[in-house]
Amino acid sequence: MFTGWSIHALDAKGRLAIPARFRDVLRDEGDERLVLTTSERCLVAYPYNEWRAVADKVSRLSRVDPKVLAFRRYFISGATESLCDKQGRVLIPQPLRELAGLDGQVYLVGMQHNFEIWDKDRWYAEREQISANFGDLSSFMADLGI
Amino acid sequence: MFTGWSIHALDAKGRLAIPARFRDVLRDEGDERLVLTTSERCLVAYPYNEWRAVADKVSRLSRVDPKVLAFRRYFISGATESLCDKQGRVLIPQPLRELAGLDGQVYLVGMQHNFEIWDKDRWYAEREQISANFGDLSSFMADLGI
DNA sequence: AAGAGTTACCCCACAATTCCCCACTTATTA
DNA sequence: TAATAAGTGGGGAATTGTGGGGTAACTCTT
Repeated sequence: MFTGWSIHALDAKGRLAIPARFRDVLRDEGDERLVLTTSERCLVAYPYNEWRAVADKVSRLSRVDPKVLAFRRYFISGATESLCDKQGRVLIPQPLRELAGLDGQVYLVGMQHNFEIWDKDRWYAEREQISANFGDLSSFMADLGI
Repeated sequence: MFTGWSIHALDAKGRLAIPARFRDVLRDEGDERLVLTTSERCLVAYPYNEWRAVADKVSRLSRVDPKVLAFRRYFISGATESLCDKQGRVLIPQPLRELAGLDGQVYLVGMQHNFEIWDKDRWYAEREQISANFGDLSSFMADLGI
């Protein structure tokens, strides 16, 4: 499981260090490949197999249905397979960097089955946002029996 | 599979570089021909065989049904076969360039079986649009566990 | 039918990016 | 406080992308 936050710097070449404990998770699962994908305001990193399952399902859906196209465009199209270099970094493709507004300080956020990559300011803004709607969340959680 | 985004410049002659990883997909399938077609706000590029499958199906449909005619006009009629030059570029025919509003920065977007070619501003507008109608997509997301 | 202008296609040269190293600094652990 | 691990920075080769010249084909005009 991916848990905890890390702050790392995105270097001038667009590389981002992956925290050792995240890399350990990958190694323990026997496949160090990572897939970077886009989400709304951040990037999401999946272990390769985890992502494969999703991508395979989607690939079998319609090639013309507008809803499927929208979904594919939004969540699938950006997926980029990558490997850590010897120093444990991945190169974030320029368009993904741009989408997620990454520069300078980056937050890596464990989300159990995957982890997210946030620009620092956006990450704090996101938490603000969530906390503004906290009431709704709590009742939602309560419904789930948590 | 075509995945990931690339940003390339459309040069003064209307040529567009195809990312190396997309060209690899074509080469691996043993047929480097590409078919460019029109879609709603962007262009779509198919490997030749993939396109053939679509075009063959449509060719067997009615020659008079207005819906089929409309579909044919919209998605089929603009199809243009083309090959990459030695530098890995294709020439985008001027009418298609115009239709998709391409100039300057162009996004190439992997859509699994094919890839789309977007004007940068339109691409971001499209994402906005999708995210505004997120409700439509929730069924997929639930299905896929995203 | 000939000539001017445009467009497409081939080529080469340069620029930018990516990839693969190695070295240094900062944390962590013993 | 040494020893090991983690994270950062940067050099240099290889790959990828960009710009542009020159010739051939094609269109349009006269």
